[in-house]
Amino acid sequence: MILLDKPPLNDCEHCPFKQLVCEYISEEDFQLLYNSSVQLKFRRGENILKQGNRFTHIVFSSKGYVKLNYENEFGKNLILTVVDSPRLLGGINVFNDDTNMFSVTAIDECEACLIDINVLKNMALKNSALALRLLEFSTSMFRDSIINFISLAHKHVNGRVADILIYLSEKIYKSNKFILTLTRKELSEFAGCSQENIINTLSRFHKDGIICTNVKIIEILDKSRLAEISRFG
Amino acid sequence: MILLDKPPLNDCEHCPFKQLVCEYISEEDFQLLYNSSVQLKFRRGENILKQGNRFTHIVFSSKGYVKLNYENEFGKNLILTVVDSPRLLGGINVFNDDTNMFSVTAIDECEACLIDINVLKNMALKNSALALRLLEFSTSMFRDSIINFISLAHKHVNGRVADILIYLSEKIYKSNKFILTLTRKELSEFAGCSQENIINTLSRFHKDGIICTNVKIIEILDKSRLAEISRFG
DNA sequence: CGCGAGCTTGACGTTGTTCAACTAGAGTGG
DNA sequence: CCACTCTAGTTGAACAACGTCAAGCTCGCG
Repeated sequence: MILLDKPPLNDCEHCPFKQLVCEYISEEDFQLLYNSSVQLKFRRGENILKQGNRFTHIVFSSKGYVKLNYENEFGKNLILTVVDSPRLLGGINVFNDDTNMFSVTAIDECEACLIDINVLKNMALKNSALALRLLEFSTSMFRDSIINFISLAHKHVNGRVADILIYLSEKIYKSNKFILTLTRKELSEFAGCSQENIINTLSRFHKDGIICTNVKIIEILDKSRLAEISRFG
Repeated sequence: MILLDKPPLNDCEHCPFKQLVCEYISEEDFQLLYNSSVQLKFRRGENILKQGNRFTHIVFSSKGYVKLNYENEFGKNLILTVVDSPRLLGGINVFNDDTNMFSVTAIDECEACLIDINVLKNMALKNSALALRLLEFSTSMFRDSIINFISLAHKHVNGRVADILIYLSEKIYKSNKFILTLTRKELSEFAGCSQENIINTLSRFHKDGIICTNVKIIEILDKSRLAEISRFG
């Protein structure tokens, strides 16, 4: 984790957080947020938010991919979802609870802007348009988690892996051919199965001509067949 | 589903929705909400909100138990969570999307108050304290879903059933002995397994003296052992 | 060159699903 | 009052899915 030099205030004009979330706040208020914020850079594997910690900052990720992961008492990990930038993280429970339900970890080189939660909260209390904007933003990835939740609950590993591949291709890497920034172990934590099962499933898909894998490079060859596997579980 | 006579306005003084959610709105505004609302009674099995429908109303359940269930394209059901009253339903995506991600179904005799979403939304846009209150309320059950999600993802059926029994006993029926308002089929949709598996697991717990079951009556005899099964999955 | 992390494969036992048969209780109509 | 039927619950056996373990592979890096 590296503390970056804060970009000059007028650089923020191009920032989606400024453009979208702060659409309805005054320049003066934005200046306040700017002053309370820190710019950070994370390497792959570094925790951006740590499960169980009190949160003092809301995170706006401007670059890179992150995973939302939950660790149980035996150190077993589960990935709730993977998201790209820009995104508002720290999420759904910002105004509800004061500890992180799960960790947010970089799976890529990431840059993020940490904004003091109290400054933002006070602003939202005076500005309902901002409050609703924050609500919209912080819940978008909740939908993704629910989709994965449903997939886990009543599909076999074939269907779950198909779901994950489609999700990564469409929503995260935005291409049929992508360089995976997750390990096989992490994929297994996403699909809720063993690493070996992931590997076997991927190589089965490869043999059947549905995808083409070369360790980190994955190309989806037959999307309609993948969608069918997803449907039939 | 039966349309009830609307209780007189001053009955609402005792209503938790009025007391908690509407703490910061004027009598005048509350009158507006009151006028846009409908009182309904539901029998077991009746849909309160239907997955895929546009939502026009937010639901405040005042009495009874409900399940949040998701139906996939092959008619296979999954119960995301079960909650008691009073509760704000229709939930997390109220301001994000305009269709229900899942159904809400009565598993008991239920009474609910349906409030016009546009009236409430406009009010929240002018009143940020209300907006934040709504956010808090509508996200509380999201936490429960996540807990179940995690349980499903890396526990075997034994652990999941233990989780569900503890959850129902502590959060829903609020007693070690309760009359189950879910069928075995519904329990299996909650645990993400087959009905037979639920039955076998329950009778195994019964034989081991952990619980005592007589079809609909369930008593938890050895909670610490149940908690242990939950932990070791 | 050798080490280690991540990846891959196959064998084997466990867990869970499916199917078919059976039981118990509630409701219905002669 | 007794079939009849319908629904929910239960049991066991056969079979498929999945996890675990052990062994070996590959590639990047010191």
